[in-house]
This record gives sequence, C-alpha cells and structure tokens, in this order.
Amino acid sequence: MEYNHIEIEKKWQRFWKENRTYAVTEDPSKEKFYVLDMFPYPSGAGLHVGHPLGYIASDIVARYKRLKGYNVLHPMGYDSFGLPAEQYAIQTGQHPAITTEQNIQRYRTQLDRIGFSFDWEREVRTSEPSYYKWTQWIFKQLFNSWYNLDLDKAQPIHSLTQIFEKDGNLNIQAACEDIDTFSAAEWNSWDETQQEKVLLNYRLAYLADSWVNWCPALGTVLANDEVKEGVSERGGHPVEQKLMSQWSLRITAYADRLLEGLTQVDFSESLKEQQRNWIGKSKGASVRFTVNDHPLEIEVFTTRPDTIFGVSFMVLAPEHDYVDEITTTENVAAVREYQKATAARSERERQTEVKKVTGEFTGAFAIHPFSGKKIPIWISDYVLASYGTGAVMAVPAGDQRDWDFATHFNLEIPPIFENTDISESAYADKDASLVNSDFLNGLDHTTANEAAIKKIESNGIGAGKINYRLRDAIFSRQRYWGEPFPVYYEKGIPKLLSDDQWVTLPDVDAYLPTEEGEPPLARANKENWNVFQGDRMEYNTMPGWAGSSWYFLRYMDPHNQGDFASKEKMEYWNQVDLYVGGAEHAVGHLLYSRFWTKFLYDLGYISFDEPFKKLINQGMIQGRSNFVYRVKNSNQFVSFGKRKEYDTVRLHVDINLVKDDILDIENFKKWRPEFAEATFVLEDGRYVCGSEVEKMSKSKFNVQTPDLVCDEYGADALRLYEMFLGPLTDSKPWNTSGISGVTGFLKKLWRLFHNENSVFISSDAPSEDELKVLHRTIQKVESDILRFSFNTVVSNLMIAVNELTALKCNNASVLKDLTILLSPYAPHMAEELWSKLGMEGSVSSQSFPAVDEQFLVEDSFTYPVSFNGKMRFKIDLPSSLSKEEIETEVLAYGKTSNYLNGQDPKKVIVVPKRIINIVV
RNA sequence: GCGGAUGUGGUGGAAUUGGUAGACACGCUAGACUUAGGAUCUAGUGCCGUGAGGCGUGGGGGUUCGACUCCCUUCAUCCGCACCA
Repeated sequence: MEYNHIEIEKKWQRFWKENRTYAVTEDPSKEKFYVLDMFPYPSGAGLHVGHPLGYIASDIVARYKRLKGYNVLHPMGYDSFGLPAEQYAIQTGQHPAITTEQNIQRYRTQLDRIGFSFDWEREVRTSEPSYYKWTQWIFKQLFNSWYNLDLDKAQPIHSLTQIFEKDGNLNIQAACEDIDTFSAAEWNSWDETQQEKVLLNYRLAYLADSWVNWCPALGTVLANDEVKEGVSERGGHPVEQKLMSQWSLRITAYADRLLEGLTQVDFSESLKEQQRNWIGKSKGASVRFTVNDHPLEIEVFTTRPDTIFGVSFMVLAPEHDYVDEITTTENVAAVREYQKATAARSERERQTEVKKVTGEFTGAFAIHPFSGKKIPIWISDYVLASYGTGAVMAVPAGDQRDWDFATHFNLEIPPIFENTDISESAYADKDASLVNSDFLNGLDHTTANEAAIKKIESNGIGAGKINYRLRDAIFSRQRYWGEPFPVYYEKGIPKLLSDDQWVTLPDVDAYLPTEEGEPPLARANKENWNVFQGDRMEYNTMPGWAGSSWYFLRYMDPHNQGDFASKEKMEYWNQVDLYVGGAEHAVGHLLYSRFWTKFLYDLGYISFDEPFKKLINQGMIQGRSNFVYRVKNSNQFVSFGKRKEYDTVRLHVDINLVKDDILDIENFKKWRPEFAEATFVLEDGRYVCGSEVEKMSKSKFNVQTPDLVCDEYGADALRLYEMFLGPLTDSKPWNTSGISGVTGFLKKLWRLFHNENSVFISSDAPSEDELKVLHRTIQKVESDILRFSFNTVVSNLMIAVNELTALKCNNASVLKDLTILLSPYAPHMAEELWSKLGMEGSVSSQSFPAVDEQFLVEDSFTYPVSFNGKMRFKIDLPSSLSKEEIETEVLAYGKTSNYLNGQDPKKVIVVPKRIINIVV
C-alpha cells in the first residue's frame, strides 16, 4: 500500500483542529512544562526552511513531555510591530495593520502545514490593542516606580515622595541621575511642576535629554544593541549622535542583578559572556582632581587606583562640560577646532580610526591629590563622554592608550613598576610591585589597590566604585507602527493617563514625520485620538522590544481583560522551562525581558525573577547558492569549468533553475528578459554552475521554502530531515538531496505495517529479538531527547526500522510502542499508523513506553582485542566471565599467538564489556 | 586586540564517563528486478597498497596499556565585543 503524505497530513491536521487536541488548561494535578519559541516578526517574505528549525525541536520536546504525563504549555504568536510593515506603509499608503494581518495569515498557513502542536487558542500579537494595552500598563508601573538601593528593589514612587516630604533626599539611596540634595522644606515648598521634574530623575521610566543614536535614513533613534559597527542593524544606515528628549528605562539599576542572575540560568556560555560584556561591570575607584586656579574638581573613574602615582596628565572627552571653562585663551582656538572635528565625525569613523592618536592641550593643569604636582589637562576622543565620568587620569606606564598618547605628544611617562621595561609599550600586567609610589611602594597590585582606595577615601577625595558599561535603554521611537505611550503633556511635563485609560494608535494621513520633524503621531488631530488630555499626547512610540519583553507571561492567560495575566495562572505556569531561538537576540530581547521580569517580581506581580530557565540557540540554516559566469560586456555565459579562460562576472542564479549544479538553459532564458538571447559556452554539452554556501536570502535566489518541501516530501519528512541535518545548535547548509534518506525511512516504516495491498499486522507475542530492538531504541531515543540530541534520535529510529525489517517484524505490540516513539518527530504518520493499529483517539494522549532492562542485557559480548592499542581481531565471549577468565580465554585463543611473535605479554588489560588490550 | 565556539571520509554527521574512529544518511561503484521510478532489493565504499600490511579525527609535542576525547603549543574558520579608563 502506498504512503500518501498529502492526504494523511491534511487528514490529521484537520483532526487536531476539530478535536482541539493541543488546547491546554491549568491542571494543578499535573506537573507543568513550558516550552517556548521566540515568536516571529511576520515579514512579507514568509518562512524559509531555516525558521522552523527551532520550532520543530521545541515541538518534539513538547510532544515528548506530553507523552511523559506533563501538562505542556506550548504557544505561538507574533511580534507584529516593526519597521518593514511601516516602510511598506510609507511607500504605498496602506495601513501597516493590513500588511501585518496578511503576513500573519501567510505565516499561519505555513506553520499549520508543518504539524506543530501549538495551542493556537493562546495566540498573542503585540500589535493588537488588547495586548499592547498591557504593555502600556507595564510602562505605567515603570513610570510609577523608583529603585531603592538600600532594599535593592523597585518600589512604588509614592514611597519616595513620602520620604521627600519628611526628610528630603538626604538619606535616600536610589538609582538616579546626579542630583543636588534637597531638604524636606525645599521639597514641600516646590510646586507640582518642580516636584515632577525632580521625580523624573528617580522614575524607572523617565524623560530626559540624552545623547542618542539618531538614524536619519530610518527617521528614528536606535538603542545601542540596534547599532552594529556604527550603522543601523536593520538596513545598515549611518547613525549619528544627537541630543534629544527621549523616554528611557533605568535598566542600569538592575545591572548587578542581571549579571548575578546569569549564574541561575542555563544559557550557553557564549551567550552569558555576551551579556556580561554588555553589562561590563568593572571595579575601581572614583577620584576627584582639583583644577589649578579654578574652583572645579574633575572626577575620574579608574580600575587601577594602585597606579595613581603614575599619573602624568589627564584627558577629558571633547564633549566634557568643563572643557570650555578651563581652556586658556591661548588654547581656545585649537580646542574649539578639535571639538568641532570630533562632532563632525560619525560614530563609524570614530570606530574605524581607532589607531590614530589625536588630542589638544587645554592649557589648564590639575593638581595631583597626593604629590601635589601640576599635571596638564588634555582633551582627546579616545576618552568617551558616555563611559565613566568622561575623564581619565592617564597612567602611561600602565595603560597602552595613555602610553601611545604620551609618546605621541611627548608627555612624561613616570615608571612605577619594578623591573619592567616601558620603553616600547606600557606594562599592563598586574604582576609587578610598585615603585616611585610613596605609601604604595613595594606593594603588589591587589594590596596596593586596597591601600590606595582606603587613602583616597580617608582623604575625602573619592571612593571605591563599581562602574558599568550598560547604559539606560532609550525607549522612544519616532515611528508610527509601535505601541503608543499612555502619556500626555501639560506645560511640558509628561503625565500618565489614569489607571483605566490607555491609548490606541490614532489614524494619520501619512506614516511620515511632520514638516517640523515631529514623529508621525503628531499628524493625528485631536479627534483621531481615543484619549486626549492636556496640551498634547505623546508622539513617540515604543521600541520593538517592548512587546516581546513580557509576551511569555501573556500566553499564560491571553484573554484576561482585567489584568496582564492572573496571578494564579502565572504561579502555575511559572518560568519558561525551555526557550528556543536565535542567538541574535543575545543582548537585546533577552536582557530586556530579564529586566522586566525582575521589575515585575519586585512589585510582587510574579514569584520568579528570571523568565527563562533554559535557553537553546538553534543554528542558522544556510543556503546553497548557484552561480553563472557572464563574459564581461556580453550576453555570453561560460560553464564553471571554463570560466577562467574568459574575463567573467559571477551572478547569482535562481536555484530553482538548477538541478545538481546543471543549469536548465531553457528556463534560464525565460527567467529574465535580458537573458532571452543569451549564448552559452558549455562543457560536456552541459552548463555547470558554481556554488557556495551562504546566508539564505531573497537577493541571493537561494531560498528554500518549507511549503515546497511539504508538497513534495511531506511535513513529517521536513521535520525529520531538519533534525537529521545535525546538532540543533550548529549552523549547517540546506541540501535537498539528503532528504531522500528520511523519505526512504518513512516508506520503510510504512511497509512494516503493510503488505502490498493492505494493513498487515500480527497479534502474536513478540519475539525476544524484536523486544531487544524495541527496548534498546526506547532507551536511546529517550536519553537522546533529554540531551537535545535530536539528530541521533532519528538515526536510532532508522536503525530500529532497519533491524525490524530484517526481522520481518509486523508485531502489533512492538509496532505500537514504536509508533509512540516516532510521534514527536513524525506526528502525522504516527497518528495514521496508530489508527491502523486499531487504536482509538490521538497517539499524543498515550504514554511514552518504559524501558524493560531485561531486554538490554546481552549474554555475550564481542570483544575487540588490541595489541599495543591496535585492534587486531574480535572474540565472542559470554558476558558472565570474570576479568581473569577473559584473560585466560584470550591468551589461549589461536589468533593471539600470531600477534605475540613468541614473546610473553607484558600486561593484559581487560575492561569488561569494553575492550581487551595486550601489551607486548 | 580581547572573549567564545568549531576543525573527523567526496558530503551532512556519529562516537554519553579516555576503551572497536567513521554509526545513520547522502553520494558513488557493481549487480538484481521491473507495469521505466525521484521505486525496491543485494554487495561494496576513510586513504595508500595486487597483497601482507601501513597511515589516518587541522599541524607539532606530551600524559596513558589505550587519546577525536585530557594537557601544552601552533594554524585555520565562524561568531560576539572592541579606544570601557
């Protein structure tokens, strides 16, 4: 009987839908398991075969866990706000919601064909008002909170104002902007506007003028993680620094907890390392240097307070506030010039010209806090305004950049390390003891560091300090297609809407900025807003990562109208047990959702402070591109082997026009009008294309869609093949020719249940051999799933089918268990076979078969016999033999003497059930 | 420059704690069958060699009875960060 994947897959997909097979509800009597995929942005291009890789793996785990009796939450949804739909809207005038809806429909069709066990009744879309209402609600909570460093947690803002009313801010330890102290009397004397301004410095969501990454091409600001190598991650447009009034989230308050939390979660080492680097914690001290003839103090941050006697100059960032004040008249022209030049350079130029040493002397001097020496103050763009205090104490003996600067400008390089050579470069290692360093002389790095900090503190010129690279996250985007803020303005002061009010995206006449450069929402008239208060509404929208920072919670209770999710349901489903997704979200999405989780935990809404217990990054599936070679300035194409005889240009060719690297010339001519008259230089009568493995993308014409694979081979084959390709976490090229291996396996499996015309299953008792195959397979399949080794599970299923075929097994009880083993991987065929076995209902509601150990023991073992570690022959021995008996048997064996050459063996190593090694 | 990961047949890959390197597939070779198919089955397939045998997990060295696996060193590729004081 033929195996017809089209019919079978349609049939069971309909069955699952009609029977709500994968719908799940909270059930306290069952242990829960939460398997989550990173939800996709529904792009216009649809899914290619790389996208489902992670979904298939997580689906297998979800199905396996169900068979093991867990109550499994396995939802899917869409991260449906985003730039592409908006860009399309700008070009065509079509509302992005329409484009988004169409794309979602396409995604859904594609996903449904692959046979996932998602509970679609829990679908969420970040662009749905019923969803982003709660994103706004979380923003309100952030706005209404401050971070109490004494308790190391976020607290409602009213607890702060109560303290202000009683004591001012004198005793407050808060994560906030640099702010002058004020008394209770002062606080109480201020009007509301003044109080609000002060409070903004404490709120976890705050409006402030900040230096932002402005991308003119996209017309919006970008967060640091959205900028790669000085250009925008999306589109690769230039990015410049601009001072703008923006909403920010005070993620820096959580820097240490985000770092600490990494020890609690099971993420890959490289991912944790990326987050650690991003947070960039460094320990050191802040020290204040007084400026000669000025009432100013310059604060610096250093990780090497032990090297303070090596300071021979100071460097400020060109943007530093004090530069204008301290620069002397003789130097002011050159300094201005330098500042201008720095400002004109883009972020990218600054990054690429790292090696060039530039700077200007301000003419001013600082006073060394211990030696009292006058040290010159310079400016240079190697000091970043955005890190630390924007100023450094330069220690050329110990820091290469300072050394380069000193050497370039002929500044002093005082030696402070014993027995080190600093004539060629700085000595940055921490293993030398100090000299020329007053009270630090003779001390090693660690001791000196402590001593220096102590002295700095006792002299009142600074303190030990921890610094972070992490910046607060800019939370405004000057775009249309994102969450609007629940904020209005009154006299320039931002105010929250009341608890029961929230904003829906207003209609606008165009999705572009206004002529005054205001964001698109500024185009909305008063009547376009569902809520309008104060002088105006907030025109910015939230960034793409807002909705994705908490979506895993909404899945737990997606239809809740009165709450972002009910406390009981969140308590039941709790953390995500397994999260599968791409590594590109390492520092963006994952850091933000960890931050929001900790925040919601602080306010008592949830009982866990890490969202994802375990995370797996699936590898990328690369495409295999094909190329044709066109002779320059002609319409002649040369076959791969002869291309070097001509001056050619390599062009991507659609892989659908190529089979086994041979070009379909007729269809190639029809592909594009300019190729209609093309001529070809062939080899062996054929046109051979070149090939290369590269990223799958439309522009490279190498995209493989899952739809096509499902049409030709079926969803089960697609699922099996994606897993069979290799370890989940590895990147690997997609190669369609290998898929015949898994279809062969499915057909072979099908034949176990059928003869030529019909189902052919025996109800006899299974044989010992059949049971051995079965139980060995159960054991292998289960242990491999548990270590996420999905490719070897497929191999083991293949081995089982090969062996059962050899045994001519058509035994119902063996095949029943085999079908359950198969069902997470090839659910459609498993359902079909399950019903052919005469069983009722869905195979997914069965129990995973248990291993019976008695079928795993073998009564004999084939020992490989090695001489000096080289395997020479094998010998079959009963498993029951002791080491000594095995040794006797082997030495008495005929072949052994051949390899001994008459010598006595020096030593015989016997590892039972492993190996015998004879040392000669 | 710093950090992380990875190097195994013609190809994708396997080898759970150091114990038969190359499972399972693709591809290839030869054959069988045939209602000619992208079907099925049989045998073979790491490299060199007719053979016995030798060599083999990027290279070099080491530990061990025994190393893809552990240690040192070196090279290559990919990814991330990059003037972070």
